[in-house]
Amino acid sequence: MTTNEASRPSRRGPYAKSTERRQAILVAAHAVFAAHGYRGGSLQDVADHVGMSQTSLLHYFPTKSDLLLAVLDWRDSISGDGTTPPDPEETLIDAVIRQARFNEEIPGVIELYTVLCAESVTDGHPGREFFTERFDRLRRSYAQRFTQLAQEGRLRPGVQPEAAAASLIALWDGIQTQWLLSPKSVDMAGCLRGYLELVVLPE
Amino acid sequence: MTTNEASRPSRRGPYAKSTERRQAILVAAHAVFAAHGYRGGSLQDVADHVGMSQTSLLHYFPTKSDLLLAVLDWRDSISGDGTTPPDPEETLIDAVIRQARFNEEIPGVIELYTVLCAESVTDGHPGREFFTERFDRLRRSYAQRFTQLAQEGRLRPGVQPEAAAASLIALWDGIQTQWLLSPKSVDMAGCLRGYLELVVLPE
DNA sequence: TCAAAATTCGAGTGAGTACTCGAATTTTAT
DNA sequence: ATAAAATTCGAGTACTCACTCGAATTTTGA
Repeated sequence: MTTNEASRPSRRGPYAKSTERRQAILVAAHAVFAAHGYRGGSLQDVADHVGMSQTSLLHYFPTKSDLLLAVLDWRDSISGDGTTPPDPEETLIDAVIRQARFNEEIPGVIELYTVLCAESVTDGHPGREFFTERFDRLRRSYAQRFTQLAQEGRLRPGVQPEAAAASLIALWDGIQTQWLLSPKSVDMAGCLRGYLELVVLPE
Repeated sequence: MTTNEASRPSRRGPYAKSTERRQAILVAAHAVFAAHGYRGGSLQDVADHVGMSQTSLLHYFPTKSDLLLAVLDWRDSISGDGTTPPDPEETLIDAVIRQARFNEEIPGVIELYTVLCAESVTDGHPGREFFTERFDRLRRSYAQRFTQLAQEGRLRPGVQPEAAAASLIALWDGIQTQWLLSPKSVDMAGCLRGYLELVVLPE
């Protein structure tokens, strides 16, 4: 009848500082994976950023892939994944533009997703399932919003909601890559607005 | 007055089989980099694919990054980079669809570009300049074609040629990523056609 | 207080990395 | 034919990698 589900003879929770420590590790790992990718980033590098030994790091995240998945979940949990807009009254186009500008301001977010997403298609990458499910979820979510717009007669005739959903996500990812390579030549928000104004009819 | 420009006292060209050997290395490296990325792929792995020693491989390509750049140039040289359509009479939309289908059929091409392009934004990646210039070139090329269409009155009003160029490229890259993760859920050619039919007016 | 659990880390381990060196072998121009 | 150059590769270098082990230290609940 302990606080935990299993009636183990003896168990205690983590220390008070433990959650902060884990968070500090996630922050550092986020930066390292964004700058070097998963394969290019090392646990030693992450540990150095935190100011702890590599061994201690492995106490919190037993393997490197555990750390990666934790970083991805953590990033989604604090920043939203675009699926759930905070304001249900907000226009789709406004929500997309707002999220695009928000990402632009937080260093490393776009790098992390762009680099890890593409890297995840390689053999045996631990992030593959995460990104596959993420795209599935996003496609369903946006398809639903486009379907709603279609029912209101506000989708340009001939545009299929599912195709528009996949296209919007693709456009978003692709323009982020171009922006990372030459930020001055690319207007992310403008590109997304241009597409949405093409697909969604005004008023 | 030797065949070479520099009047070195003694120089001989490579052996007859040398070009085949280099090509075999490029083929193997293409496969390895497509499957594991640049950082995840090893010279030993490439050498094993070719059936030669790692040391011999380094005789042809002195460093790993030399090999990467050679693979990228080689791929562009045999497959075209989308900039120069073989038939100048071909419609833009037809050319894009044809190239998309072509890429889909050759294993590893889409993997190579998608993985290496995103990886190239990481710190100190040797492919960064290649992809930056590639995007610059592609944007200019497509912007030119869209401008041409605009002059013919066949660009939807309100669409800017430069924005459409960046968007088309972004869409293409982004949809390839989704296709790699779940090929059955994504119709690459359909997605591109959908966008172009939205932007380019018929006839 | 005090013992059990959580945390920390130094010191490895074995495997893999890109790359070097020197020498043997193969090709080729003369 | 023969000598020089091109090619091959075994062996090794110095390094990094993720991860393990065992023991010391710190925190915590009772």
